[in-house]
Amino acid sequence: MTASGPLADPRKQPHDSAGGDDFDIPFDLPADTSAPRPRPGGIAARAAALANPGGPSSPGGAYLDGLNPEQRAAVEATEGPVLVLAGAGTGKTRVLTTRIAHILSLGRAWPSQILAVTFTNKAAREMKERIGAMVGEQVEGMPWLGTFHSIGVRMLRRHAELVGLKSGFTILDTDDQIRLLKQLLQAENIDEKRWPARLLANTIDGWKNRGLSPQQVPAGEGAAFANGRGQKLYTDYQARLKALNAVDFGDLLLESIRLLRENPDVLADYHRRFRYILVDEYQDTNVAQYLWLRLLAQGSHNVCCVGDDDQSIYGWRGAEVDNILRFESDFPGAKVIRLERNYRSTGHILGAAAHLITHNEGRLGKTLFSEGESGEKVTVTGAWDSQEEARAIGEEIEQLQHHSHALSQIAILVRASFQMREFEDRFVTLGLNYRVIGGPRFYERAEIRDALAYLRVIASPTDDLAFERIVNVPKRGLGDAALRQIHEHARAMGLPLVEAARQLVGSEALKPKVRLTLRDLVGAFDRWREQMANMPHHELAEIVLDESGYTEMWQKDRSADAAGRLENLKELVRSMEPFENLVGFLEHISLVMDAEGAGGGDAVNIMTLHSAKGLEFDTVFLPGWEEGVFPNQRALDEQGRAGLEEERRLAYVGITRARRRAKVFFASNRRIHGLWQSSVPSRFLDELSEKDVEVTESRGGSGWGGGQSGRYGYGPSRFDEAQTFGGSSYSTPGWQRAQNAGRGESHSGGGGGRFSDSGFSDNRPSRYAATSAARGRVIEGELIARSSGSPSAFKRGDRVFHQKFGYGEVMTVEGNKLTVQFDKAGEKKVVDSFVQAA
DNA sequence: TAAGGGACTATTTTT
DNA sequence: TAGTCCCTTA
Repeated sequence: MTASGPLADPRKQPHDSAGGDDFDIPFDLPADTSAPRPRPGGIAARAAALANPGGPSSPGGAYLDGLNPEQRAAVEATEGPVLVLAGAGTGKTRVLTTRIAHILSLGRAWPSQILAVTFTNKAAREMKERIGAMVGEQVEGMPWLGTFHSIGVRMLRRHAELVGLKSGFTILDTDDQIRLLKQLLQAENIDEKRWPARLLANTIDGWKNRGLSPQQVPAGEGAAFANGRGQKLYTDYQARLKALNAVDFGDLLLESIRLLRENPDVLADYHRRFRYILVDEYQDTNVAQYLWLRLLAQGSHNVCCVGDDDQSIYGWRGAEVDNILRFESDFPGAKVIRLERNYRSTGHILGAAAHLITHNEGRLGKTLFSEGESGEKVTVTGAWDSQEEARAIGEEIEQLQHHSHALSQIAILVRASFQMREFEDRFVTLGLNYRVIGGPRFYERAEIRDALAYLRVIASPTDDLAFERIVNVPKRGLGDAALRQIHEHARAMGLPLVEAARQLVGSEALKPKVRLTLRDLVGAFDRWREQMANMPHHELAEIVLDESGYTEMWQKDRSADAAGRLENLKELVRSMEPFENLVGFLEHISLVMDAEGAGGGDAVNIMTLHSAKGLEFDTVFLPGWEEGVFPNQRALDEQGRAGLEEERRLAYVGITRARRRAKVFFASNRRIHGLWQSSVPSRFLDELSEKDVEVTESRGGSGWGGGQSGRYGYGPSRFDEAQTFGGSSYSTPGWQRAQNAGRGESHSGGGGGRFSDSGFSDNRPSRYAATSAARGRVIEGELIARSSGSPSAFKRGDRVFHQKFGYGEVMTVEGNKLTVQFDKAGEKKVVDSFVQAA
């Protein structure tokens, strides 16, 4: 877990360029450059490039070898706006990095004149590495390669005073943000139950994502929160931030935009500076990011955005697919280059994914193709319940393992993290190595945040939020009452909390005991601050954790995870070493929040579909393809068609992660938040092209079809009967007749059911169904089975028995779907073949 | 002030 | 089911 610590990635010091403007001071060219190098952007350079566009004799031309014609075009179209529509697995990153190498190598710009933006630190790091591999040391001279946010910080630190900040401003994370908002809500006497701080934080974030300042918030929206007080709260919040000399993540962009808009000279500087702008994952940009980019791109117009509208899966946090759809009108004269040659997946995988995504409207349209083999078909497997699903996947993985398949090349991609547990449980039993990717981040852990809060107070005594966090951690008798007093004094005198505390200690206002404790605390902070000057900061951190009693607190804690927390604290201290000083470390922490590291040997990867974007694996398992889970019900309810389309893109992302094998699963029953839900197979299953899909039987499935009923505790069931499972296929005449009998019928799919009525009828015939019999089978090359099979044998009022829900009474009948009022489990929608007459 | 019980609520997540 | 947060009680 610790080999490469999550935080062990020091960056340049944040303030390295804050003082002198390093504009127009070119980074030294590497000594080993072979070709004569014209002055960047000089006429000679342009002429040379025009005369010999990327030809083999162009400087460093070797890196162009091996690009396909489209990729090459994207690399060489350096001038003017370019949109590269790069489908999954078409070499997007390669194009981006090669393009930068190309620009450098032609001498069109110094490294410091290229702005290259990504979304995550990980992506930035990777890009840097890959560029480095091509151009060597030059990459070190690229200060403007980074995330939107880190570049925003860089700009703001240079010009902080222009937007009413001091250069040492702190960056609040979500946690701080929420605590601050809580205070505001309390001050306004707003019921936090009804209007939770988290919701307000989301609302404000949403506004910031759209580039809206408090004054710009549409009146109606501003009024929607807390009976008309949303906008005021936003205004107050911004005022509080300014008072604290702090910004939140949204501000990093919003304030940068303001800076550029209100200061034409600053903007002009950046225009001169950024000769080339490159943007990764353009489909994920939100409005604020778009505005920011557009401002900067007005200088050179050399902006190249790379993205894939089909992989836009962050609409829910403000990403605007529209940005990519509108690129050509936003940047007139834009070249659009499509990368459609897929180098990752086999033909069947690609075919299935491509067919699925055609169900979306509003896309730019790409057709991926590969020249590789068609490989194995995508499999679809039904399981009785989520446990069996996990069991089946576990067994398949063991099979693969026996065939020397590396576990690290296997991924299980789930829609939501509650699905992970089932797999973890199962893999623990099997002794199968796995790792969960995503999870709680290192920096989010309470102990890390506490430790950081101590350090923050030391580094900047005005950091009230940090002080509040740790005044009484560990418990030292400075509870609410004491804190309130400090607060009041601070407000009255206009002081930061630490100062207010210092003054109170010198007065008679506090109870003696409190006063003593507080005096010690303030004294300790003073002492630590002095030590900061003449002691390595990581040693200081250790001292602070010791002397504050924080380490001791966890040592005494006898809960199961206390040891882990102490380990994390050690890791934190270790990770500080490479940094020059405490301030530098804290800056890094506030921006670089991805906790990579933990390579940890050969293990199956379990993660959400979202976090799988950009990754690839030989074998990908996609469990949980059921209506309600995937597509997620809430996405449907809240976003309607747009929500469905985003879910579909997510499915597309999932399938296209697979190089050789994609294996989709659905379960007919799933325990969600402790309650058993029965579910209908996902509509996405029907949207996979039949020629690329094979429906298989659940192999782990003793629950189904293995004839070993009862072994896993469901007791005997009619699904075990040979009639249902006999033979290896369902191509028996009787089965076909049964299926055909149901065709052409429709049933009303609406009606308040849990998985319906979201504006999409689900009464289309489905090739899959949750019925025992209707786990789709291949019949003469066609997958059939319908969720709306023959009319139900049950009628209203019948008493029925269900394996999971127990006894109940049929309330309504729609086709083969029943709404049953169960005696214990409440009202459920179930498919009739899951119940039997009682 | 601090611990323990009851109510409540459950996507996706980066910075 | 399980984790969190708030409120009550000692």
